[in-house]
Amino acid sequence: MLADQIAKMIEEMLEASGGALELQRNEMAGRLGCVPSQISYVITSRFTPERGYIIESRRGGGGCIRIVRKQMHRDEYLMHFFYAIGNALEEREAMAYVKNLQDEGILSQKEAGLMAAAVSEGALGDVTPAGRRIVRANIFKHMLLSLM
Amino acid sequence: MLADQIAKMIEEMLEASGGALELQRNEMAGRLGCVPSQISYVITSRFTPERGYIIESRRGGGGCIRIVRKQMHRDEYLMHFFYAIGNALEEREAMAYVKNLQDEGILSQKEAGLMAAAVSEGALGDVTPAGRRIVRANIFKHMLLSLM
DNA sequence: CTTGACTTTGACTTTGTTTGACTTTCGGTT
DNA sequence: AACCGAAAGTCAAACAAAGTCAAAGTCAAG
Repeated sequence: MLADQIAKMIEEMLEASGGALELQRNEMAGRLGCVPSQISYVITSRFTPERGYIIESRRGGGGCIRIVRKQMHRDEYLMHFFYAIGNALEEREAMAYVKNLQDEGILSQKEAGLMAAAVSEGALGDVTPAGRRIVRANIFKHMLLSLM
Repeated sequence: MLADQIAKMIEEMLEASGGALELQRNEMAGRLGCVPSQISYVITSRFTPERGYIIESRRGGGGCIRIVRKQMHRDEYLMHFFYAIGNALEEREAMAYVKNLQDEGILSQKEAGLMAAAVSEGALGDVTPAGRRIVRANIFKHMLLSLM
């Protein structure tokens, strides 16, 4: 399957380059004889942050896509929280998680402060009370991912 | 890419001169073999006040462009951003702010990652597009406050 | 044989870059 | 003062990526 070939190729390139690479979508699509958005598809479906990849990109002339593989170590701990959260989160629970991560030495005081601020009731005041817990969970999970 | 080369060159000159320099647009364009307005483009797109640069210029014979990197101090800097944000914020503006704070040494890479994650489109996916920019501004400002 | 998840494709959008024609401003000369 | 030439500024068109999205295709499981 096309997508698998592309994924394999990207993995090989990552291997060869020690975990970080830049590619040009159009150029790569040209070499493979496929449509450029196919490259996008593979990247968004397989090289996700959940699987330990960071993606950045730049449009416009000379643009490119950057893929970095992160190596896992104490990330299992974060994963644990990640799955524990589900898709809704109360402020109280969030603060408990933050404190936990701080106690565990995973967050500095400053970092803990940032996380707490981002999901505080105050910060989410403009979201409807109904949506608030959902949005909070989402933000929190994204922040956790950024730590991995 | 041309624009990147020029930006890099300007940064090196800034470094060498300790944060302030004067250049001649035509002369520089000549050395690089590009059209003069390309220099203008680079300056207006990358050496913006948002990113902490002050630009002045003089036209006419012997004219020049002056670029100064201003270093503000921590809280002043944070305050500056705080007021600059207003009550709505696009993702890419937010990312620019974060990068700026990181470049300025106010945020570590990890902290920058946290802030970026909290206000990413992904994290706010459940907020209506209309409200998203508002909520993002609010979260961002709360995080800034937590840093002061 | 239907369903649903995953793939493939291509049209359209957004963002970023390069170029050149034209305008404005400055300093010196007449 | 009026003029002239040498800067820098402005702006829009052309170009070069990457992103998005939905329609259509495929395929295995039930």
